[in-house]
Amino acid sequence: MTSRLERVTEQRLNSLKRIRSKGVNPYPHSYYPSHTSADAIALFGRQGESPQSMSLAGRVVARRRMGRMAFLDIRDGSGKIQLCFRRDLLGDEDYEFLQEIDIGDVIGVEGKLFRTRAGEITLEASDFTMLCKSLRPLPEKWHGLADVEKRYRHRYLDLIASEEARSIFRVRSRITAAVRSFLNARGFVEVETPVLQSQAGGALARPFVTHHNALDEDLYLRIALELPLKKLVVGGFDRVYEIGRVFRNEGISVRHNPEFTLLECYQAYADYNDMMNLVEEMVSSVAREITGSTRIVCGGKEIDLAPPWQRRYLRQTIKSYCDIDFEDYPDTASLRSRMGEAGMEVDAAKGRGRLIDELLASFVEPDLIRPTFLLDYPVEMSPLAKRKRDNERLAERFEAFVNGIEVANAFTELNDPVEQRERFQQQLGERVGDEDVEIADEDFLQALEYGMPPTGGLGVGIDRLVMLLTGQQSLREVILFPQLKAKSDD
RNA sequence: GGGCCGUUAGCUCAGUUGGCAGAGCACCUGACUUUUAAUCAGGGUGUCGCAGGUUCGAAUCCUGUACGGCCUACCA
Repeated sequence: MTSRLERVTEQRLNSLKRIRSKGVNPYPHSYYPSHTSADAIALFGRQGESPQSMSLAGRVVARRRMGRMAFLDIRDGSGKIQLCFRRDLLGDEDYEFLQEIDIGDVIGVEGKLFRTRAGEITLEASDFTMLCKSLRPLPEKWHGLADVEKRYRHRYLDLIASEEARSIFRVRSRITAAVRSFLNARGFVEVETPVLQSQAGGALARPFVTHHNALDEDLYLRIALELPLKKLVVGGFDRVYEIGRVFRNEGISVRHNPEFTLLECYQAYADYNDMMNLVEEMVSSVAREITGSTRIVCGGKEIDLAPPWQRRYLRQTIKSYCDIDFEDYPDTASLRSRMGEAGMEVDAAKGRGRLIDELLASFVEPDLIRPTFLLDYPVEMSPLAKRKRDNERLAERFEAFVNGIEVANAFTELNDPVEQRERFQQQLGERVGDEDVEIADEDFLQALEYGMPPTGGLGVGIDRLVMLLTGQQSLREVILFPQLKAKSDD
């Protein structure tokens, strides 16, 4: 801490002492405002601007003192409202006590609304209460907090200073609520499954490892929700979903955070076609509920999320972009050499599935701006998906892309327990280098042996969906506390 | 992991050719009963990210390093 900050803090600690010496508790236990600022203003309008006694509470964000009269702005969860304090109404003692209220303090205030000469609806205070003394100066009122690192590390300051930040996280809450009500209305049951698992299955990613002391066992933080949810389908939950945090020990970027929120839902007796309909309906109806329209603006581009979304086959799409038909290269070696011919630097630790993924990521994905389903992925990229009815080399799987970002991944779930066991084996056999592979979960296989009905499954990255619907270009803008490297000072 | 850029007062930012560390907001004192980025008069201010180096002299030039941002590579 440097001296200016120290001095402000010292002044405020002195103010605290003065407050206490007057027998006032600067940190009382509760306060019950009769209205929020937004409700109060709306009510005043509805009642023909007739004054009515009420109480409000919020953080002081501005102060304009003018001798025997002062204006303060407070902000609560609903918005901002101006307060007016007059010496002649409050009396000398209370008006003097106003000196102890600084910008940043939280106060409660009682009074009646009126409209100022400038036309602003304002509460004329008849009494006020210190609810919390603040010891630190807030960010500058006009420019706010511009330092991106400080915005993420001290998100509360960002929220105090930035209406846009407040708005994004309120919208995020409405989005998850809308997704839940969409699924609940269709008979899906929301469940919670373990974050700590003895094996991290359901996706291909490096897990975080931790240790349970009492059991003396290593445990993994989940990388997907898939396997437990499919066990629940076996258990008779025909429509089930979870919105949960998953953890992947991989790179951080504007599109990746080590922990992120995943929606997975499973519908018995459905296939990936049904999941396509479900996801396009869900995303477009959530968008309509949140923004009032299916048209969104992202990175300067207008995108219409209304169904039906474009449907294209992965194989033909990749071929159209880079003239490589992966069906012509049935093994890793031949595909790798073809990609080498095309001038691509190919990582020797990648299997055929990863190579195809690379073709997709580098040639196709950035161009998939309008909502698009890419259909039918090679079986080896999709160990938990059922083979296509007319092509055993492909799986009934799709990924949905909007604005160049993958937002959903779904398949017709593989429910043949013998084939599932083989696919896990095959994954291990074809493993190249230290590539991540799908891990066989014995209890999952047993569950399939008891019998899982034909099922469609869908995964949606909620953070990315929020990015899309709020027009943000970075995942960190939609995650309250994004992962940053630890910093020892401040 | 690689490349580029940034880091100066609580906040937002200037800082010229290497020559006393600056402004606005905020803060303190005073004036002010309709202000609202209030206004007016006055006041105080810093680990120039950190560590070295060059120099009579470094916020400024050089080296290293930490953190962050963007691009890139991998993953959703």
